[in-house]
Amino acid sequence: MEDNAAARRIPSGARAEQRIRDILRVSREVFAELGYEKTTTTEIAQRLGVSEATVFTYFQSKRKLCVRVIEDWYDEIIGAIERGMPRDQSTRAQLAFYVKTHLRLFLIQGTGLCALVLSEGRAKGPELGQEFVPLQRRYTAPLMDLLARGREHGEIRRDVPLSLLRSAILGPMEHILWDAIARQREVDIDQTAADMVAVLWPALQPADIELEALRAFHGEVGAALRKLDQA
Amino acid sequence: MEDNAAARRIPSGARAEQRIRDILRVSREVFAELGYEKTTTTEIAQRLGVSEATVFTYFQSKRKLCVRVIEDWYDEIIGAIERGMPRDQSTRAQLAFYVKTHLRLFLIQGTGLCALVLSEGRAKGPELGQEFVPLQRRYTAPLMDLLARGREHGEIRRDVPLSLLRSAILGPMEHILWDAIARQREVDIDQTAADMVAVLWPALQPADIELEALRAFHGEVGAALRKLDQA
Amino acid sequence: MEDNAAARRIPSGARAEQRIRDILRVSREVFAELGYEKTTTTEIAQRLGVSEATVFTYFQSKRKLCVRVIEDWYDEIIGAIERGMPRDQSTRAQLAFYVKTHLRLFLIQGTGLCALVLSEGRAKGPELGQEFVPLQRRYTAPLMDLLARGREHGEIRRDVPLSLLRSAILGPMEHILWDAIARQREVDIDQTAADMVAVLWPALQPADIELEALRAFHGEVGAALRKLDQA
Amino acid sequence: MEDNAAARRIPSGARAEQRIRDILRVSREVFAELGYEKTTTTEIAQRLGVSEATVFTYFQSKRKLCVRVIEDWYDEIIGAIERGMPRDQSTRAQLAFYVKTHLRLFLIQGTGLCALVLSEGRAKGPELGQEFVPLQRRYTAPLMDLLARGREHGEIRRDVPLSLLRSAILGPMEHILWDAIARQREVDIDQTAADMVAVLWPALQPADIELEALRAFHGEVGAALRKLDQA
DNA sequence: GATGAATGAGATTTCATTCAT
DNA sequence: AATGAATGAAATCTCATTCAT
Repeated sequence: MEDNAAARRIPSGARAEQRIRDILRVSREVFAELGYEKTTTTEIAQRLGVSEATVFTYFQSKRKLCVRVIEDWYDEIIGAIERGMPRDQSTRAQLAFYVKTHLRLFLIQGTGLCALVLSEGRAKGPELGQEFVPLQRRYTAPLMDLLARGREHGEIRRDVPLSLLRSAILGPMEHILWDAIARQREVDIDQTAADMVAVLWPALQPADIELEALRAFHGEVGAALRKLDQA
Repeated sequence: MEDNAAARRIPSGARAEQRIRDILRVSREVFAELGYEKTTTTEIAQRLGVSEATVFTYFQSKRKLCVRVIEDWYDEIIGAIERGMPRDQSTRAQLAFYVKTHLRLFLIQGTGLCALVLSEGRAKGPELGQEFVPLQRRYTAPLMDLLARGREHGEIRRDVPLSLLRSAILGPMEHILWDAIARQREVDIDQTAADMVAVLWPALQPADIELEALRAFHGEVGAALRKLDQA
Repeated sequence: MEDNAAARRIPSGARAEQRIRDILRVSREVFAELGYEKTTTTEIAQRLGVSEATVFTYFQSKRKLCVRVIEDWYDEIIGAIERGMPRDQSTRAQLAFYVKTHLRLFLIQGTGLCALVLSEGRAKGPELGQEFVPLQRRYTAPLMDLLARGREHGEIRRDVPLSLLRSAILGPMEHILWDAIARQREVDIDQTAADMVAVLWPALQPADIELEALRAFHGEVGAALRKLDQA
Repeated sequence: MEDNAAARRIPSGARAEQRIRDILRVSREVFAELGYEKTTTTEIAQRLGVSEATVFTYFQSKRKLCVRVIEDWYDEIIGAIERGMPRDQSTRAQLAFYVKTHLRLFLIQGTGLCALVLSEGRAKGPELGQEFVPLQRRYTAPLMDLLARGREHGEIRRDVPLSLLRSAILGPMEHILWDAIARQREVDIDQTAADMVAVLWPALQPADIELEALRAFHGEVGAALRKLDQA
């Protein structure tokens, strides 16, 4: 937008790259901890042991620094998932991998950064928000692929949109993490991941018409019975 | 703040209450749109067409105004759900009501406010956060009750913690809403609610109520019915 | 100065005068307690149980109200001293009365108001300051008269300016009162007044009335007395 | 204030110290002239020809700036007196030095700062007040020592508390200065100091019983005579 | 390349004062 | 005559950002 302004040169070279890495590392910490607004360039510079001006030598603005932090974080997650995904195993096993990897990566600094994306990604107009759409797409790609492949094998239901299934998987994970943070409780990653898959898997499978009908029948008879008892 | 000086009293009366409602309405809009930090009292006053001082005549601080906005919003949701919950219908029907009501209420300004609660609720110091814990509890109470009752009737699985099931329900809803907002896409509430229940319901079922058992139950109820008819 | 402005009518009548007295009484309390700046019209109105606007019905501004408070307080002190001064007693007795009356009157709300005069009386330019000069003059008049009369009788030294003697009397009193307030210590008025006079009196004496002259005077008066007795 | 965010560090170095000195010099002027409340950071910055933010770069708050101003002023006075006090000379000579030094130092900006200490030192909450108690003690220490030593030599009276004698010395000085300022009159320091000592010295000396009795006798005889004349 | 220092542009909050009712 | 309500005008303080050294 306004990058016509006499474009300050950003240093390059090995030393500069180390600097940039350091700044990003510390910035990620601070942004995750404090959120965008409460984070100050002063704080970042101080934790780094450099002057504020130095930070601005490498990043044009706080905003751009933040965007870069988020991008890098996404890249890490996406990379870890893309590299590790056991494509040759069962769909369920792949889902399990996806869930577990997520929980693990998020639990480190994830919630803070996640909040950052949610809060800042929204924020009036498309200032930041739109910058993340492609990232978000890449980020969910492995999951979408997984589900699409599952559908081909008949393991994943076709009666609802894929995007809804995606939400049914990503949503609970975020929710659990918020909850864990909010209550400052430890999370047993393996156990939680296993539980989540146990819950999610049935949600993804094709509807068993007969089973569902019988379950509904069971529920309704029970309800009718209780109604009668009360009367 | 806690100076010796007497605080000016907040006006009361019919006119004042209308004012308060107006301020709350507009503030809700702005907070939802911009988040806590980016919201300025100037903006709120301008949209209202009054001076900033007027806002401070009715609310002691930006912070308290925000708390009130969130409380009111929670109260609306909680009220709508508590009042409308069809307790005499089947557990599935209750879940459907819960999901649909939520989607409807959230879609108005929900995501913004939701983000508000999440972001501000976190925020290092428990400045705001702790004020919402009881609200959060009341807010999730109907769902937890619903699930607990479902368990008693054997309709809800017992092999994972209730809190995980709660996350499996609330998480996707939030996620869908974020998505809808982020892409600025319209949502067909009825259809989405129906799809969500279709997806979630199987996730909640006890794994051990199997097809055979249900068939047997069906058979017995059918037999009993015929017996009655003959008599 | 700016009183040309459409001169709002200040109510008059018995009721109005009572109101004015009430406002002045409470304002004196508050100003004395909090000082000019920290005093708010809100506080005054609240302690009175009326609206702020009512205060402004009777006094054009906070500033004028404050001036009036100070004037009234001065008037009280001046009145008490003028009325009570034992002009037919010895100069020392008159000084003692002056000191004691002062200490007593100041100790009630005096220090607060005294601070008020000092702080506000100074204050940039002659906004308030000059308004008090005539008061100050009236206020010190009894003391100046006392000293002048003393001089005529040869009881008060003539080698230093009267104004310096005045400062030597008023200064310590204020200082003692500040000290008492600052340390929040009770003051034994009678004892302190007696001590002060014991200290101040020698300071006021003519240096040239020496022991020998007084002895001679004493001798002569004694002789005269005996002569009379014999006759 | 005590947020998690790191505070920006206060610059140090030769240039910074000059800045600090400048800010303190100007602030002293303004505080002395206007008092704490009426002084604005805007005014200080303007007189300095810098932005307000610059002032806050060197002092965390208006309050702390003011405290520092007062401390520095006290330090100057205390230093000048401690260094210059002619301890080997007579008690009267020491008193003379004390009085003269005070008058000189106070006359520059003393009264304003004095008012500052008095007004702010009081002020309901001991916010500022308590910070000055130790200063006040150091400040009066040389005088108290002087008086105590004088007592040992039998030159200072023992019949009244030392604190009262202290007030009898400091009080008049402040009063004279107020007066000088209020009337915007020049003061001849040497003359005034000499006069003050002439007045104060007799006040401090042990009571000469016979002299006092004879003076009292003289006064009473005079009064009786006048009474008779009037009749 | 690094930084010390300065600052412009706000943001929240307070309060004396006014005016229609 | 009393007041409820509104507000203009400030005041303190923060922080991302720039620029000369």
